[in-house]
This record gives sequence, structure tokens and C-alpha cells, in this order.
Amino acid sequence: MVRRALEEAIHEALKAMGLDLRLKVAKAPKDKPGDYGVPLFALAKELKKPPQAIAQELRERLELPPFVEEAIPVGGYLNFRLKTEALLEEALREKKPFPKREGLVLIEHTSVNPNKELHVGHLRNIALGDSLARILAFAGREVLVLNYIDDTGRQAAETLFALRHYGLTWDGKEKYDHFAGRAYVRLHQDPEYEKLQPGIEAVLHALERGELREEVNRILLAQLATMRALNAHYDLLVWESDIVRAGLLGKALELLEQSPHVLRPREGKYAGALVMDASPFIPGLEDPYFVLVRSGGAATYYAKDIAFQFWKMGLLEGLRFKPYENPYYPGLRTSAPEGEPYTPKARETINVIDVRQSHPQALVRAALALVGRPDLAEGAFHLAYETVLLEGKQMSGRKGLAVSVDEVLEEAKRRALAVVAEKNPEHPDKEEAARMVALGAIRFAMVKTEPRKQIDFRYEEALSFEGDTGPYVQYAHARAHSILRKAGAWGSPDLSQATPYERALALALLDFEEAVLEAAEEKTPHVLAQYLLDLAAAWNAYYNAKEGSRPATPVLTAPPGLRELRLALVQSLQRTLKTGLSLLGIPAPEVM
RNA sequence: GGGCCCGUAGCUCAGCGGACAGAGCAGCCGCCUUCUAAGCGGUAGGUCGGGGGUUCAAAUCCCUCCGGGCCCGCCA
Repeated sequence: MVRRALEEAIHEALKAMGLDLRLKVAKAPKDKPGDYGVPLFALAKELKKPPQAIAQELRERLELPPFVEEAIPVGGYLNFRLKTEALLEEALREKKPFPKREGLVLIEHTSVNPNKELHVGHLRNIALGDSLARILAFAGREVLVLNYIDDTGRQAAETLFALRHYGLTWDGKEKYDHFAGRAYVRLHQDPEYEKLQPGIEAVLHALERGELREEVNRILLAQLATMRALNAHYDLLVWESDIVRAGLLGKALELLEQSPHVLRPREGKYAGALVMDASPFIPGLEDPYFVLVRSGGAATYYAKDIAFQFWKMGLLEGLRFKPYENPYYPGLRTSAPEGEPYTPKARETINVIDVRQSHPQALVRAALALVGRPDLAEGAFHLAYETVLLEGKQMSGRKGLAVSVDEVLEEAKRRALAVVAEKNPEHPDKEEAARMVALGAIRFAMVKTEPRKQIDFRYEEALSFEGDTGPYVQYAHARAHSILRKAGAWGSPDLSQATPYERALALALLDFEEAVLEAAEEKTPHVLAQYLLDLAAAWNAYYNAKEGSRPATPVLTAPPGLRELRLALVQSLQRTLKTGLSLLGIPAPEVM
């Protein structure tokens, strides 16, 4: 990578000047000479020289990498102009995944309660988790994606109870998770709700024994259809009832009880309970104690989260897996008592859960440290994203105040279809194009902003196909593809014919790898999404460039040599956009 | 009471120690006899919430105040 090499050269030259310092190379502003530059002000004090003089000296001492045309001192900066041909060669290089590195990263995302259809709140979780999994894999990590099925939770129990209690029969047409979800909402509107608790309890116990698995599975399968439609990928399903039956909780508690920070107070507020003192690991707590096992003997959900985290990181074993029969994900495996033993032993985990779970997630990390594995605590990352509002209002699954993902997908597709039909009546497969564009609009809208910012899901914006959107990037891709399709085969490019237009586009192409690495490092896909918008914009500007009233950058009708150069650039651009979109789980249509 | 996060153009957001603060939407003016106008160019719009501080340099770091969101149960 160009920037890396420059930084390395600068580092060497500075060492020779008596400073072991690494400076960051940035892009030069448009109106300044050169393509990249470094500010040198920080060295002035150390070297007792004005930055301008340092720029001069650095230029003299610098052993320029072969791709640099010249180093230009500009005030306190030293800028670099790349050789055009080297720049183009770099831009034309195919963007391949980074070499594999050691160490498994386990990503848990989705983990939707198997009791009703997915709503737009889940959308952000899935889009973030799935994109991040793809980005990390491209960045060279070994990635395992896990989807947790809370089949012993209250939500699942209530839905199954409601289905039975109201004697509802499925008409065979409605999507099953929607049907089940209606029962759940009805239960919560029932004035008799409080009186129905014993019945719900009974279902809860049956679930813990794993007895109603098929009924839960029926809902899960319907949900998986939606996840498949969102182009989300999973490697493993882990059912909570399997964790219960494998006794992971007990094993986790055994480990925890060896810690001096885990105790059973004899008296006071926590008499009879098993508590954990998290104060050494979480500063500023008013009350340092957290209950793991209630005095009545029941474990808290913290304890279950901790046990599961221990399993993910190989501190516990006991789960078994087998292939999961389903029509959507051929290679998917599921936990099952009769399966083969497997423990991932992840060095790093990423739990994609909204911010409201920050506190419990901190306890999970504290527990790792407390059993003597601060290294694992360090590797346990909580990707905390802010909640999604619906048209400015908080959603509620219980009250049915939410828009389902299926509905959003359908509406997006309907709108996209109208646009395709209008803009491209000759399109050979409008349905498929509409599906891709709809998916692009929705997924992109979910990842283009920083996770820690609350987003408001508004139909008009999320399903917009103009401006800072997925379809904007997809359209840029389709345009490029259209040119390549018409070009047929072409010969070798003549790099020496490049104009400033090719230069600008090539420069934009160089930032791809850095964007991917930063997204992987910071664990946030928005960096890549923002880059793709920039790249698409650079391409659209190139495409539309005019000198006077004439097109400045025609590709197909360009003179020999330049034509091939432009085609090669367009091809690199098209592939880069496609790769980038794929890392966000978004398909790149060839025709729109 | 304790803790976490957010506050940048009318709206939605990038930028998070360096070169005059950038996009999209909305507004206004242009560009289809050009490889898809889902596009492009231009114009207008900003006390980067307020106030202190650190620094050669602050939207970016620290403190403080103000606004908004969230978390802090022997509930899940």
C-alpha cells in the first residue's frame, strides 16, 4: 500500500535525523501540490528547527519509494506527488482478501427471540454483525458466526402458550412467525394476562426440558427465511435449552466459585445468594455485588451470559452440534444433544447487542477477568449499537409497535420495481433487480452511520434510491458494468496517455484497502460504507466530466491505448465496488 | 444519586490533533443528438451546543455547564 510505504520511508529518514517517530501520511487538499503529505510541526521543538526547514531536510534525506515522482515542501508540510504510471498500476491491481492470520473471531449477532417476526430494530443488528463478519474475513481473520436461539425465554413461552390458549390455527398462508407474533401481541393485550401466569410458567418449564423444540423451530424457520432474504450468513445455531441440558451453567459457577471475588453472604441484602464482586474490574460502582444465583436457587441471566461466554472462549466444553435441516442455509449447524462435541475456543469474540446491554456485557468481561483470564476479557468486544427509532418513536415488540422486516423488504422491492420499470423498461429481469436494489437500500441505511448513533427509521429515507444510499453505489457499479459489457475484449493499456481525470479516479481507488482495514480494526462497517460513497462519487464525476460541452472522458470511443487504459480503470472500479458492496452483504446488479 | 453515549448547514449525517469544516436531502440555476440523468456541475446555507483550559495547531484532547437518549432489580 502506497501510504504505508511512504510512512515507512519517512520513518527511516527521521531515524537518521535522530528521531524514532512514525508520522501519518494524509491526502493532500485539492488546492495543494502533490497527492499526499505529512505535517512536520510536531518535530519543530524536538529538532529545534522551523517546520519549513525540517521539510527541506527531510526531502533531502528521504529515500523516495520508486512510485513517488517528487517530494514537495509546502510550508510546514512535505507533500508527495506519485508517478502517474505507478499510481495507475496500483489502482489497477485486483483487490484481494488479506492473507490469513491466526486466531478465531467469534461473532454473535441476530439472536432474535424465536417468538415473532423480525422488526426493523433487528435489522441494524443483523446488518452490522453480518457486514462486520464479512469485513473481518476479508481482512484475514478466521470468523465464525453464531446465532443464539433463546428457546427457554419468557417471550418464546408466551407465544407458544398464546397459540395454544387461544386455540389458533394457522391458515397455511401467513408467514408463520407473523402468525405466532399476533398471538403474542394478543396475549399482552389480554386483560386476563396476570391470571394466565401459571400456564406460561408450565410452558417455560417444558421449554427448559427441550420438549417443545419443534414448535419453536417452526417459528425459527420462518424467521430464517427473513434472515436469508437479508443475505445474512451464519455458521452455528446455539439453543439455550441445549446449554441448560449440557450443564454449562453449573460448570461456569464452579469456575467462578474458585475466585475470591465470588461469595455467599450469610446476612444482609444478599443473604443466601451467590454474588460476584465486580468492583476490581468495573470502577465506580455504588454496589459492587451482582447476583449470580438467587437465594431461591435460580440463576440470573447474567450467569447464563457468563456461562455462554466461557464456552465461546473455550473455558468450558459440553455442547454438541449436528447439521441443521432447513431450506435456507445448506451448511448450517445447530447445537443438539445427539450431535458431535465442538468448542470454538475463540481468542476474540464480538457480541452484537444494543447499548442497553452494556452493563451486563461489562459483567461478562469482569467474570472472565475474575477467573484469571484478563487476556480473554480483553478479547471480548461488545459491539454496542444505539437503538432504532421508528418515525421518531420508540418501538415495542410487545405492543406490536414495530414494522416487520418482511414488510419493509416488500415495500422497498415494490418501490424499486416501479423505478426500474420507469428508468429501464427494457430490463431483462426487473424483479431480480428490484430485489437487489431493495436489499441495497435497506442494508446500506443500517450501516452507513456510526453504531453509537441512534438512527430513526423513516420509510422515505431508508427506501430512498438517491444520494447517500446503497442504490447510489449499486447504480455506479451498473454503469461501469454496462461499459465493460459493450467493450468486449480489449488489449493492453497505454498508461502514458493518462489525463488528470484518470489520475483522480485512480487515487480514489487506492483507499479501498485502508478503508477495509480500518473498518475491521474499529469494528464498524460505516467506514467502508462511507468510502464506497466516495468512490462511487469519484466515478460518477469521472463519468460525467465535461470540457466545454464535450464529454471529457469517453471510454469506448477513446483513441487506442487510452481506450484500453480507461477500460482497465473502469474494470478495476467495477470490481472494487462489487467487492466493497459484498462486504456489506449487498449484491451488485450488472443492469439496473 | 452513580455511570455510558450523543449534540457539526433548515433536516439526516461524514470528519475525531494538522493545510480554508465536507456529503446527502430540502431550496435556487444549469446539463440527456454522450458509454443507463437512480447521475453530474454550480449557487445558497455553519458561533462545529455554551464557557474555560492544554497545544505551534482543537470540531477533534481535558474540565465545566446546558440540552437529548440509555443503563444502574435476588425481572429477562
